[in-house]
Amino acid sequence: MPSKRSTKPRKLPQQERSRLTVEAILEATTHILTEKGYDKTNTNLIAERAGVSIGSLYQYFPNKKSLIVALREEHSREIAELLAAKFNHLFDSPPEIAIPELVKAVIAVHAINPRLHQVLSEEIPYSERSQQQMQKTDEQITELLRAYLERWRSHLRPQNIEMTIFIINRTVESLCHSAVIEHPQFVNDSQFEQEVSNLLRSYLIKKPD
Amino acid sequence: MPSKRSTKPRKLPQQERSRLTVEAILEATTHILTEKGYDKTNTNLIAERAGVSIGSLYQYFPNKKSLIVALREEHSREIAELLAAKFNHLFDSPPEIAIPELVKAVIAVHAINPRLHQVLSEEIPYSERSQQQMQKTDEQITELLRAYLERWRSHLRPQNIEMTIFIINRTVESLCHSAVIEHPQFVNDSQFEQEVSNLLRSYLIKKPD
DNA sequence: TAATAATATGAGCAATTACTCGTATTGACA
DNA sequence: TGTCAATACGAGTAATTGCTCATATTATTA
Repeated sequence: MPSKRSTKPRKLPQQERSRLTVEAILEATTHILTEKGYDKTNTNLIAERAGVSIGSLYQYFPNKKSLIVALREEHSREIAELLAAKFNHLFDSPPEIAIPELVKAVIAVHAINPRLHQVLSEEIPYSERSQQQMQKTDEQITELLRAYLERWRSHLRPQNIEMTIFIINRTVESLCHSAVIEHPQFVNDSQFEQEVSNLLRSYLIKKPD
Repeated sequence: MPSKRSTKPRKLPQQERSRLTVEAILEATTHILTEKGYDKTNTNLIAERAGVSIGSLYQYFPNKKSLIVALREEHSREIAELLAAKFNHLFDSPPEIAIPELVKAVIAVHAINPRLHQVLSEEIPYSERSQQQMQKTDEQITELLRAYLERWRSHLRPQNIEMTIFIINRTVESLCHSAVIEHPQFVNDSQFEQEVSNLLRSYLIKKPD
């Protein structure tokens, strides 16, 4: 069980059939992971479920962790892309408008595969590469937030932008995350969406005095 | 590697020396866990670090998970007790006063052993018993919050108390958790404390209109 | 002090599992 | 059609590790 190996892909698929193999492996990883949890997931099982030999698995993934890393990267990319699109669209909209839209979007992302999201974030020891990846995504989101907050600075009460970014980032992330797992009924509850928006609005928006 | 065993203690220590043994084992578990992370922690190593034979370890802990469960229980109990004391003390204080006090307390709890807290919450697959335990603690905290929110209901804006409990509970928990890990400098930064308090205050407290 | 209960020991077993490698098959391309 | 590269295969290995059990030591009690 060596542990300090690179988690970069060993070999890139070039033909169509191997692309399908890689896809099947990742699908199987997702399935087993969400079904059984991390500690009952093993590479032989993944290969079997993917309908692929264990040897093939190790042609494209140098070790077990690299499977997780691949899933996390996929996941991070999706989130970052979605948020980038939203911010791009909402950049010139005032916080009153933008906040509920963003909250709605984040809830939707978390609702796609809550169980996978839960396992990835709560059950799996972070490898270095995976942490780097998370950090990269986090920085992207931070940049988006910073740009927006600076654009609307004069409307906002908190002045320490770095701290504000941290606070709202973590708050929204954790509320949406916990909600889809602990209170699935909140996902389509507009009141929840509204309350989270209220939380942010009342904190961020400067009141006339 | 059987996995569906009870995680209840196998045998309760009766003499002083075995109490010390149990203590040493838990101390060692904490140490190894925070030092090496979950996936490099094994029971043989724990026993060695505790200066105790592996056989002794299994006299008091029926399996590896029960070690984690014991640590989580300890941790949960500490937090619940501290919050209970705080709420008891602050029950008749208005939110303006109580919120910053509570925030400060939660930060302090998280600052005790951030690394352990991180490993316990981010790296370890939850067992059933451990989940039950967490849930029990969560319910205790929920009760404290509910009592307080109802006591001050007329001063508060949100009317859906259950949802409010969920929101502020998760918000404070996650902000304090992330802060001690990602921004240790926040721990003694009164501005951070203040901003988290502001977040709650502006959300919770009814404004005169 | 003898008998019994509590506690401690650690060699080693049994099971799991990440991963290798020699071989077979399939596709590209001349 | 022949050659070579890409891909697939899967039995087997090596290492880890959770845990047992037969035995030894220490405390308690009658």
